[in-house]
Amino acid sequence: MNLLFKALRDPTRRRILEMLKERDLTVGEISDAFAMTTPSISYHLDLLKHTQLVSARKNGQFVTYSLETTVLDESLGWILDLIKKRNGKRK
Amino acid sequence: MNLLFKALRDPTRRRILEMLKERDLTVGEISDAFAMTTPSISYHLDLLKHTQLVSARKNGQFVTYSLETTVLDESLGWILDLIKKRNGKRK
DNA sequence: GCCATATTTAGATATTTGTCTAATTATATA
DNA sequence: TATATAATTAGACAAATATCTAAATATGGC
Repeated sequence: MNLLFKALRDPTRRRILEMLKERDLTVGEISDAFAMTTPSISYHLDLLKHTQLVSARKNGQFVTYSLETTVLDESLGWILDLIKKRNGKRK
Repeated sequence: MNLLFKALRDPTRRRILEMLKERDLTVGEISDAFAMTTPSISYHLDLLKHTQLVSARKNGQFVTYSLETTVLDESLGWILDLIKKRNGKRK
């Protein structure tokens, strides 16, 4: 939970997730979309991977990243619960 | 969006929101629940207020905080969109 | 086997963040 | 009006974070 919100806190990482929502991408493709060095992107990808928001597979020299949404359910549940109980109380 | 995820990133702030989900609370009541000074709690409450995740009203010497869930819809939408489009793609 | 390309790792650094103590402001009450 | 209580503001500081450059580690093709 803590890791998840930490991962989502950074704008670069959120944009990476949005990109991966459309299709799987290599590090180079992702890196090209940012005014930032490849090592910096690599750092963000590593963090996202540890959070299980993305997965990586190697194709020759390339590494392709995919979005993984399972872990997002957790955050969704947390937020929904906050909204739900509150509205219940207001009745 | 950035502010919102920033606010949700901190465990203390998340716990404050969970407490306010149950009922409105004064600063003192919130502060009592943490092993942390009141100024620190005040700092977190201020940040939550700026994000519009809570509102504050003054009752004499006391300030009572309430949960505000409207702004959460935004984050919910963002996360849902990530999950939705991805599942669509997998079909 | 050597060179080029893709990516990651290491190390340095500036900025942001969460916390504290001390001081201030506002309100209640004796 | 003086004192106590509730909360915020100011300032200092250590830890976490995002970024960079330089170096290392694959892998592919000649």
